[in-house]
Amino acid sequence: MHDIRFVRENPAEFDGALKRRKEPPLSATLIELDAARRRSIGEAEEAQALRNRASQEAGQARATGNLTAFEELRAEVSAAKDRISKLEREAEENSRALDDLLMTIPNLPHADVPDGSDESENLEIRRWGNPPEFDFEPLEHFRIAGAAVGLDFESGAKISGSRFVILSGALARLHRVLSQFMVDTHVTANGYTEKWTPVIVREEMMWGTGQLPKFGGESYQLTDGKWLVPTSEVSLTNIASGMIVAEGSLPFRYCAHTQCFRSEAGAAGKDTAGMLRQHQFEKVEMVSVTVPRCSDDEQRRMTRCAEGLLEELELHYRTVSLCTGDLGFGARRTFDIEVWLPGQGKFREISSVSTCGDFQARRMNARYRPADGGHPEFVHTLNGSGLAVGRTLIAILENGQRADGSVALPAALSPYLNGKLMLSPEGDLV
RNA sequence: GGAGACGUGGCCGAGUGGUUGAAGGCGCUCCCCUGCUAAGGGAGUAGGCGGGGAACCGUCUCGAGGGUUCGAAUCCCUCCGUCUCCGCCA
Repeated sequence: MHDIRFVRENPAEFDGALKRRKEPPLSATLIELDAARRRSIGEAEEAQALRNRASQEAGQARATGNLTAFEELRAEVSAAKDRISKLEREAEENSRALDDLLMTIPNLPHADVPDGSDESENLEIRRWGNPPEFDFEPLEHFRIAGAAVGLDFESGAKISGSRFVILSGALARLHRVLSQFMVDTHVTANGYTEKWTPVIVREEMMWGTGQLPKFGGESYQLTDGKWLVPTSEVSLTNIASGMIVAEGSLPFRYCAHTQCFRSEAGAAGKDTAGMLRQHQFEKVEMVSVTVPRCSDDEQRRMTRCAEGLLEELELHYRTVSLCTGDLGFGARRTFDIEVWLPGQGKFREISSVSTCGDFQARRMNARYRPADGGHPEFVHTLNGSGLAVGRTLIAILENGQRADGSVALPAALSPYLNGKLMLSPEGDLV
């Protein structure tokens, strides 16, 4: 959510930033709504002040036994009531009209974010490693013999519908072990505190992180009104909601391994083969809460934490800075990490590290008290995948595949696999 | 699912109709004292919104909304949330 005072004082800058995101200018509308809001608040408060004064005088009149004055003042207070409630209602309506609009406006892009209309204009900022070389045509993950054994799409579809899979045997273990490896690394090497979180959240949490009001269609809502999280960013970031924390206690660095649920309403026909895009998937998420001056550095740090995992897993990747047209609703700047998938011959997103500035913090009222004793200020929030577990599994399968249908697994997983670093063509760990 | 209790400031915790935006404690900030990784004394310290250059003024907020009253944190209603006990259960 945006600071209306910023809009009021910097309308041209505000509209200019929106324009970079291909959004129409809104400052004039916002300022108009704000003016109406402030006018009606002023009128309501004026009426309230009158009432308060009369009411207090009435009390004094009664106390001193001046009953004539008391009756007069009492009538005055009564008369003011209707007028006040009308003005209050008006002020409330005007405030809500402004907030309703503000809640639908995406975050403004960071100055560093490249302009562009879609993912083709994202800016590559880094590349690590080289694509593995094969003396055969590399296959997509679900066609690799050793992996296909453990991918039961038929049962997944029978039980739950399309875009659900059952992992079986060694593949299920490999998937589980990957998440352990990721969380362990974040906890022991990256300074994150592991959290075990609910995946069912109250509706207001979905507003706080920005899924609502515009993107409810991409998530699942339960019959009691609560939501299944599309990412544990929702659970983790909202830990700070409604709080005023000491500056000295920041940054918060949390990570969690959770199920994520996405209805992907708009993704019909996209990535239908394999387990790249599922309604239910696992992700290890990192969330940081910082003071404003530290959030840029924190985003770089967080990106490095995600990249480090891929390097440990010996997976070729590149990091891109999303252009304005590809930026998510709440993000100010996003670095996507794309892993090389030999079977597709493409880089595919495996992590997305975003800074939201104070955008989410305003929505969820997450603040800190400055060490110098000043007034509370909004924190900055950041989130990043570290990493998407299913996609990491895919990457390991496709990058490690061999001509006979077996898969060589990265050495970093050795402690988790009892040193068995090969998936046989029959789908066994050997 | 059944029964009950509760919801106050950064935190804990008083407060059942009238300067109570709110005692007290903790925490924090500043000052004093103290020859020292201790203790003591004093002062200050809620948030939002509106107006103002500022000092400051106004207004709202004691879970939320509504009601009673000249006046409510305090009384009434509704809702939300939390906790406890019982039941069921991983």
